[in-house]
Amino acid sequence: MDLQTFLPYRLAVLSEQVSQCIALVYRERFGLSRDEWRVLAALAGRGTVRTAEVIEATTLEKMQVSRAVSNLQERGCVERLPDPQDGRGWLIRVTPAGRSLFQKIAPMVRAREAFLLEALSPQEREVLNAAIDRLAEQARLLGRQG
Amino acid sequence: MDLQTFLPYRLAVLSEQVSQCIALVYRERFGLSRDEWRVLAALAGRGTVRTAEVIEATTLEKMQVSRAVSNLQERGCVERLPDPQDGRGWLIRVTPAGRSLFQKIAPMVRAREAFLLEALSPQEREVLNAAIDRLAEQARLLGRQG
DNA sequence: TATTGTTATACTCTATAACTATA
DNA sequence: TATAGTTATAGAGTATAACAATA
Repeated sequence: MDLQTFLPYRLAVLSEQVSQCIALVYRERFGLSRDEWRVLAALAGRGTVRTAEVIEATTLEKMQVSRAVSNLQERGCVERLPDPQDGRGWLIRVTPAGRSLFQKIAPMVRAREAFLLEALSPQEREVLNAAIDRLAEQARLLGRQG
Repeated sequence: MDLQTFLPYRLAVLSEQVSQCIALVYRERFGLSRDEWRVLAALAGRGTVRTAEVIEATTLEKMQVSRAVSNLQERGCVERLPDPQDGRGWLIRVTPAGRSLFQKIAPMVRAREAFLLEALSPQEREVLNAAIDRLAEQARLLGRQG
């Protein structure tokens, strides 16, 4: 068995390389953790959302979201409003400051994504995207049964 | 910007899902860490190798390799021999016990990989593999300049 | 009783660098 | 003076579960 051709290893190495490239922007230049960046990105395009939606959109655990939101709130990037429909929950939304921060970061990370994708033809990008979805679905099936 | 279509995010989520599926085998059933698993897999197909080769084959840092090798050695899976060509280094090789352990794990993780790949046609697999190599190369270029 | 979100805690990983032995 | 590998240590991230408030 050759590690170099083993898909899970190849994906892990690639994903780490790519994540590093992106994290360089949001971490070094803007002092966000990965979780904070994800939450900010998930909120930026939306209005006011429940925590559950943030969890779903970021694939983070509830306590990771809780901490990321707290940190973003301290930093003035998001705000929490009581949820009138459920006294236990919150409605979360990005503030103007948060939106402004996101709008600084987004073009930079998008440019990096675009540079990565330059290596692929449009057809290859389509196959890649479809492959990611199908592999994720298979992994989900595999994970279910343990 | 939509996180769901952002390649770095998609790769991170997929890679984590896939890694979990594989880690379930080597961690839960055989008590290996990710690094130990990688080192064992890198050594299993080879003879006696220098530490530098293990570092290269696993994309781990030298101190991660050092610890993983120590742990595997305590467990009787690898042994270290002094390098006659360089008194500072070691030659590392898998023991019969280590090989036997690897031969228990390998078919199980390969079966999982095969299940994942069932979702893709041979052509799609080729495109995926080429895409991984090209994206990794682009990420390397991006990482270099910071 | 179950669920939402927070907090506590212990554990694992990671990153940096100091250190030794040798080159 | 540089390199191979080890060790130390501090910081970050992760996982579990306990917990308060509400449903």
